[in-house]
Amino acid sequence: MEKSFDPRSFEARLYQSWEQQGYFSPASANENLGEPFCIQLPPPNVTGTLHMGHGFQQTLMDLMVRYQRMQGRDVLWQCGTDHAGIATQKIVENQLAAQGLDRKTLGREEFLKRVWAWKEESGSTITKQMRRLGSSCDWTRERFTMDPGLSAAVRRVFVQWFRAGLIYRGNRLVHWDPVLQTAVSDLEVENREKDGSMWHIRYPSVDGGAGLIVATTRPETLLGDVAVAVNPDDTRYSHLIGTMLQLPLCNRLIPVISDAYVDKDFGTGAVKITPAHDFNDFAMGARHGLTPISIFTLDAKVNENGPASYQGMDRFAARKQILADLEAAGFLIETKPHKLQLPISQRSDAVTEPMLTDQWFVDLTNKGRSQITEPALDAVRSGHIKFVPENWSSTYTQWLENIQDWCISRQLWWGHRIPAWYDEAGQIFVGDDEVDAIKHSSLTPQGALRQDNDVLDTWFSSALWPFSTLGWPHETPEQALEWSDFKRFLPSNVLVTGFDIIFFWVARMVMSSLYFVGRKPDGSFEPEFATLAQRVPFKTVYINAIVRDAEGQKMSKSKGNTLDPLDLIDGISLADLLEKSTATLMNPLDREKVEKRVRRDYPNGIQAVGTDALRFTFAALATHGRTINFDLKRCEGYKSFCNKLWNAARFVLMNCEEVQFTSAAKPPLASSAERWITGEFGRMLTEYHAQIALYRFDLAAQALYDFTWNEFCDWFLELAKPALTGGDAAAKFSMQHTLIYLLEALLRAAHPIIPFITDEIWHSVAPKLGQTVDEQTSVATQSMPQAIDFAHDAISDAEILWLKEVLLGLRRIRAEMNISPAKAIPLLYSGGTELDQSRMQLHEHNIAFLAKIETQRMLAPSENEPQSAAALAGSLKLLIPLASLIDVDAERSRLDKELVKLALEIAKCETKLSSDTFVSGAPTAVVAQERQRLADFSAKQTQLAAQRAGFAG
RNA sequence: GGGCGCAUAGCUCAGCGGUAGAGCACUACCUUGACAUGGUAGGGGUCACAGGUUCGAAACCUGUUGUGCCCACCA
Repeated sequence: MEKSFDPRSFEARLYQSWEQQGYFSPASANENLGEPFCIQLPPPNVTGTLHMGHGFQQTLMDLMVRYQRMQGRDVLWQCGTDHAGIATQKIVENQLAAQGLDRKTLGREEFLKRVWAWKEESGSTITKQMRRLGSSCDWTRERFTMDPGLSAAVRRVFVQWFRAGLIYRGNRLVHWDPVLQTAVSDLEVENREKDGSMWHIRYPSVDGGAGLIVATTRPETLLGDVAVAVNPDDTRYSHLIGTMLQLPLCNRLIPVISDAYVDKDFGTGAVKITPAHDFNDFAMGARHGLTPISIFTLDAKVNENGPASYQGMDRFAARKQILADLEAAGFLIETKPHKLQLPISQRSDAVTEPMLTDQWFVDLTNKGRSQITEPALDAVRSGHIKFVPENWSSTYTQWLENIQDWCISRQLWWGHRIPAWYDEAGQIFVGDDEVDAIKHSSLTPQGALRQDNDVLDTWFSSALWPFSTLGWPHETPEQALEWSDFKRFLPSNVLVTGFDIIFFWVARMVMSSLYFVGRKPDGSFEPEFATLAQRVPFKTVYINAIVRDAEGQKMSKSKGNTLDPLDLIDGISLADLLEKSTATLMNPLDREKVEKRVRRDYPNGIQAVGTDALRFTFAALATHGRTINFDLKRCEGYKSFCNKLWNAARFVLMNCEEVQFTSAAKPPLASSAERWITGEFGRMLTEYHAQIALYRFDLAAQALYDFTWNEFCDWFLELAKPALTGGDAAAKFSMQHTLIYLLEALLRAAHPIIPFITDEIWHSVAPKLGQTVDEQTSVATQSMPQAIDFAHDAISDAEILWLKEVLLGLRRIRAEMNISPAKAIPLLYSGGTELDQSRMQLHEHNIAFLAKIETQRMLAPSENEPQSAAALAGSLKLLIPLASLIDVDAERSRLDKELVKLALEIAKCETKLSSDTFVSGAPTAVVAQERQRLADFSAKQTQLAAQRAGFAG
């Protein structure tokens, strides 16, 4: 083994070998099948690149699947990518724009060719990056949401829901993105607070009276006003209800209506009603039988319904002009600053416009409520799906309780084209294809059919991911073969995802799975999927925290504070990092600021830490909070941990060169140190397994870290040294055996978190235990060590505890007396029980070796103690005679310091014990424990005080 | 307006009823034969605040303050 841990020297080679050996695929049907375990990867955008969120999520998933494989489960980690409609189409459109082209001149067919070409070219980027992370998903089953099979599933769902009356087409008000020129769902619209104005505008009465003053933040929509509403109880305006107003700037009369929705105390208490461009107004217009007037074209310019002078004007320009005209005409009464929530389309950053258009919807509120929405609520309420952390379930249920119908049509080209056709009379035919559509319709087509131009929301196909990836709906013979996997791996065990897509994705997977999984044509369910519990797509939803930068800022390319997981793995120079961080800034003016921060945070760029260190960091940060702040310092610390493990292995192997064991059976554990560390390992495993079961990967990682560094390396390897270098061949042989044996087990335990380094070392270690190991073998296929095989031994534990106390005491004396570690010193024992004395004899060699003691002996009862620095191990006093070594003043102040500490502890105990309420109220065990503490402290105090008395002055 | 979080050492965070913890940072000493990506020994906290429950609260309850996120139609 190399002296230093160098991940680059083995990571790529090992991954390639794992993949080639097929370690990531579940067992085939003729093998001995374990209990199935399945995780489905949230499919990343096919043209995306790996970011820290992916890295974090995938580390956790990989940790779980590797762990479960080693627990003997038959594991499927289903992977694939998403076509990501808008995002992907935009990338290609931008490329075209750079060449002076646009999709419309190219035509639909040619444009789609280009998108597919781009997908083929860049689609493997992210899957290659996933391999760098060590993700052990089954690449042989990789799927893409626009694969033929998945596309068939999409059509099937659409058609079935349509025929069941759960998908409908309607002319509704939707969120419209005027830049992308498509409808978007309410989830894709973000409200951002902006400083705006509230304008008060007079709408005079038709008879020339004062009329009403309305308050609005969108004066340009006045062109589409059909009424002014007031509260029915508002006595200021009751006389006007039912009268007509003259709409300013327009040659139109509109009525004053009354509606309880209007808040008397907000604004002027009078609201202009624009049903075609406001969701509330639309509802109110419907209540009052008012016909909406659309005033904008699809790119948000005033259309033919507006007065001629405004037609063709962009909505923001129109606002300016209308305000100017109102002012000129004396209708603008007041302008007040006002904070408003601007609806912004997530994909384009454009202000969306409510627009009346023909769109397709999934009914989730009428018939769909009982058939789709309610089951999805029940699955969580009844606990068939559990959220981790638990509180996310209320986020989920509250959203579903208030859900709206889902607008699923998008006016894009890249995606699943809606399987609906229109005849020349505008009649709708829905089916798998044109023929199927006609066959299943009661209508007779008039003239030629043309297919709907729109595509489905990307999330429509993502919603089917759990079952569409497993071959649903199993109609061809080829798909039918997958039916056994389908039954076997659904429901999957755990879904790992971010809270930001609970609504977009998680809820919709639940809805579609509960409806379609195992559903027969007659609407009943296959016996394997008869219950809700059997049809849920996953049993647990683990909501991972969002990764932020070290300062807690959201990572964003436009802010220039992202970290690329691969840059942590491979390292990056400062120059390259600067270049990368400033390449995609939203505001180029930030460049200087970003550069300054990068220079401050990464003065030397980023050193390569390797995949394992990054993975360990992710695991260690995986607390159940909402956010984790990614601190590079922490990552470097875990690289040191890898190095520590590497060197511990080197030490073990160097000391075992000449030995060879024939089996992996438990060694004889000749010494108390061996028995103690074995028990410690068992304790660690208990904790480790328990924490993984609770999804506390941070605590599991910590258990591993603590054991490896603080017990195995710091104590056991040190305790091993005297045996390895001493003359007792049998003791040495046993020690060698235990070292190899525990190291091998430790590597197996750690493998799920740090797969590369453990496998690399394991290849050198396992042969020592008689295992045949070659390039095709891997620790990944070994079994996970179990706590029950590493029992502890109380006597050895106590003995090693005692030995630690002795060594710690001696070290402290050395440190505080400033005695060079190189200097051998004499040691005298005084007092102590018989047990202390026997232990002292037993460990004489260890103590001499580990504390560099040149001579040691017990003082005879008759002998006087020489002036010494002292430490205590139980009631045994350890004395380092002063003679020329020790500074009397230093020892005096050291003793004083310790006595002060003791007095403090004793006072605390005494206060507690002198309280009647404590003694009578607390459990007897707690009281007894407190008494014991006091006794121990007092004894120690007595000893030290006596020692201190020897240094009078 | 609803909902959900968070506030513990300089920093990042565990702990969630019985002696305040880890990593990093800091101080001193040490290149000893696994590891200086190291070793040894240290310093550092009225656990945001105020009440309450309890023999006992960092932990449980209530409120306050600060802070973050999500949802929502106040024009």
